[in-house]
Amino acid sequence: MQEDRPKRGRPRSRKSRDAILEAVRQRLLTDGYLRLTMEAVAGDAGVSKATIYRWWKTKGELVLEAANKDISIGLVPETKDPRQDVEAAIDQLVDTFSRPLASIVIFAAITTGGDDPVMAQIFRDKYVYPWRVSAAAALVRTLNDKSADASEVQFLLDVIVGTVFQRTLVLKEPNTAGLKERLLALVLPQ
Amino acid sequence: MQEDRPKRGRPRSRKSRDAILEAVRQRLLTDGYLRLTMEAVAGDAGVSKATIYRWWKTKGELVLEAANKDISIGLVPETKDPRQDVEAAIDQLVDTFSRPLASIVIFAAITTGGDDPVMAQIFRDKYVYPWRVSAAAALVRTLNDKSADASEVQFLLDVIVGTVFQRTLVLKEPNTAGLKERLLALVLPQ
DNA sequence: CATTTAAGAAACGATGCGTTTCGAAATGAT
DNA sequence: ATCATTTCGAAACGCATCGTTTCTTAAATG
Repeated sequence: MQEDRPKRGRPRSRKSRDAILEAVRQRLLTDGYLRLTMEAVAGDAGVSKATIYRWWKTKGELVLEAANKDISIGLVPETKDPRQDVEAAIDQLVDTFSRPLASIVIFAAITTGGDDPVMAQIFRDKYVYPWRVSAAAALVRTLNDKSADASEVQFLLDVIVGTVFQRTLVLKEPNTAGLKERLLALVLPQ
Repeated sequence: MQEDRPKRGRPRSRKSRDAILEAVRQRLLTDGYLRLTMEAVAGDAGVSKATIYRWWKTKGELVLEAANKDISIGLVPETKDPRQDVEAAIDQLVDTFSRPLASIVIFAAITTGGDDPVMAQIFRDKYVYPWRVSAAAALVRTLNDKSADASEVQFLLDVIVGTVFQRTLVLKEPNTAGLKERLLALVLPQ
């Protein structure tokens, strides 16, 4: 979390900041989210615990910022071929969920909702919601003449997200061959 | 975990056992899995911590036994109408995931896989796998003349489970009206 | 009554939390 | 150059929870 930079005083150490975020990424990959401790991160980064808490309020905030690039799924494109856009949406999902760091952090963000509601909310608002809106729009474009009921669109989105989530994050199945084609044929038949 | 009952000595207190399991259920509902502590359970049950650890090795084991009835999904029936069996399977999923205690424990069992692999394995072997086999069989029965590719059946199962999981446990959407009909129409069209 | 097993109470060392205190370093303002 | 401000690393704090251990008492069998 970036605060306003003060005009006077010792400036924030970019070196320490980078070392902290890199230590978080390494610890996530080796220990996972739950086993990641602030003390270990501070030790790895050669930094005081107080420095970490000075800039990040919670472990969730810290982890989301450390993994920011990996978990940024982007938006669904809007080309002339809406079916191709839906295909791209599924691709984005599979690709993002397949990144090692992203799978750990996304799983954590979803599953620690009760324990760290702030992390869950940042994750939804910043990463999930914009993509979901653009994906819903792509679905609507493919169904414009048919029964494009709003709740049906949301249902199809849940099918897509739920299935990819199930395969890649719950079952941790690394082989995603054919997944995109099957999903596309299922939600957009013909 | 039931051990062999010894032939001599003071018998295990059923009263304490019941009080512990009931305290676990209450704590799960009010505090959730992560915030549930063994000390709180011991306190609520009027029992020593040593007694809990005497009979359950881990928190995961204890929680699974305390919620056993709630998370037992059973098996998919095998009637003369296979389509009706698949419908029943979806019903079982939605009903089970909608129980307050079950939603908490199932979520925990799935998401603490890295932190408590024993809990995850017991959950899969005892609760998930048998149901999944019977559900796959029901799907095969409905597709027997068509292309009942094995991996296609697994894919359809992931669609069903993933979608219900997404709606009920991730999005925590209590309203499941229309979910069953839509899923059935999606995976078994016509 | 002797043996055996379980129960409850209490304490242990470890670990991690989030915070505080302290003195030193690095910058802008005067 | 001096001062005010801000960050830094180091160290320690009290707290919670963990899983275990010790000790004494209770309740069953032979």
